[in-house]
Amino acid sequence: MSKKDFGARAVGVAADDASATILHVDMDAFFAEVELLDRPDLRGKPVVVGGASGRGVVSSASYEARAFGVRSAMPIGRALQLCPHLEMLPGHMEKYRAASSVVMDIFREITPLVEPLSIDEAFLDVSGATKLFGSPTVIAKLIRARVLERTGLPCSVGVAATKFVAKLASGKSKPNGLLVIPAQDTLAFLHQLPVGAMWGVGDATEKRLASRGIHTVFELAHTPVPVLERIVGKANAGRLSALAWGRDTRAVQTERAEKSISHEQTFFDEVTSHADLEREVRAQADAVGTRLRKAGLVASTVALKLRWSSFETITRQTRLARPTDTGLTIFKAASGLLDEAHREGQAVRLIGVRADQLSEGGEGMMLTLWDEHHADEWDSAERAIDQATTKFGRDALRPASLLGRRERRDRATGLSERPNRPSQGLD
DNA sequence: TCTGGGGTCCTAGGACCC
DNA sequence: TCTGGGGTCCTAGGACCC
Repeated sequence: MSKKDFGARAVGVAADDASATILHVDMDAFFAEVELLDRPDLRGKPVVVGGASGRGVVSSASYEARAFGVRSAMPIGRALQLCPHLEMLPGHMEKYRAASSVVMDIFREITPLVEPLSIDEAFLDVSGATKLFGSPTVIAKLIRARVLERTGLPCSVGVAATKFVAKLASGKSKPNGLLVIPAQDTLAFLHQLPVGAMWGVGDATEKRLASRGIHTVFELAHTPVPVLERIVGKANAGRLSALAWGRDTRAVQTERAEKSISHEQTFFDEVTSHADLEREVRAQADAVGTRLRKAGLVASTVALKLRWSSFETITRQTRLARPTDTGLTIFKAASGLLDEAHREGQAVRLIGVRADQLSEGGEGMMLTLWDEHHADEWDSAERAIDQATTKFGRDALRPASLLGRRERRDRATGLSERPNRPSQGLD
């Protein structure tokens, strides 16, 4: 599922890989391959996951489908036009998450330095694993074999001295390939690529660069940074120029803090009723709140996203008086934004709620338990927080996931012993 | 062809303060 | 009286990634 399809299938393995200790492992056509495990009858046929319901796009396309020009993010109508006998399968995120977790665990058998980039790809720093397992090339082969053996899924691996080059190498080796770029070959490899292959160069940037005559990474590398700044902006210019010269000092990072949590929904038919939109916002706010509490996070700002039938998209955001992790507070903020942005009768294609400016903490963690027992009583939820913290002290602020099993049971019992209506009960 | 859902990062402009 | 400049915070929009 890498961005660009280079066409070539490279399985080149260099002799000198000692300096190339970063691996990028990328599952091939991940969702489609997972579905094929349950549908062996479809193997060898053009298959996509996604688009099964109404207005959809392709989430993942088998290589047989790609041969027709079908790509990820392509509207399903377009895909069917390119390949009328395309097999379309509905997606099952739980299955993909489970397969992903097996794959990531295989990586961690090799090294603790694993950085998952998304559900189907990760960087590995194997510099400390070579004594145990062999050269990076040997490790890459081992990983490919283990992943296939334990999951039945193919993957591609890029091996290089930096993350950026390793990622490009895995893309170039697809599908089901392995490509090693020894440090001394980095520039020769990079400079022949089209600029669009670079990480961070999408359609818009590619067009802007092309209009200035910059088509390859070689040409990009030889463009003075001040000139580049005028084309792609200050931050992008410095980064792209460095990458074009193979300079990438980013280390493999095992932990990354979440910056936002959001839910959004595109309607099958446009919605014009303000009340209907408010109901959807309510459900999304609750879902966001639940995820915040599970993560032990609070949000300082709430954003509402609206897409009109013209596909024009607006966002409105507001800063909260104090950080929150409760669905009710998020809902109040988001519905206020909705009141300002939407007039009754105006057709809305998509609506979404996002919690931003996250930090650790959380007054409402106790509500993770509360969710399970009193899901219908949200209006009393905020009071319940205050009352629970009064009752149990600061300890009530600990996330339920950190509590021991017995403690959790006692606490749940403590809550459920009280009458169901918190307005009468917890007090 | 008629465009998903989940994210990250950057830019630009206005408010506000000193 | 009709006018500076820098720093910081906040909001909106957009590019990009999978």
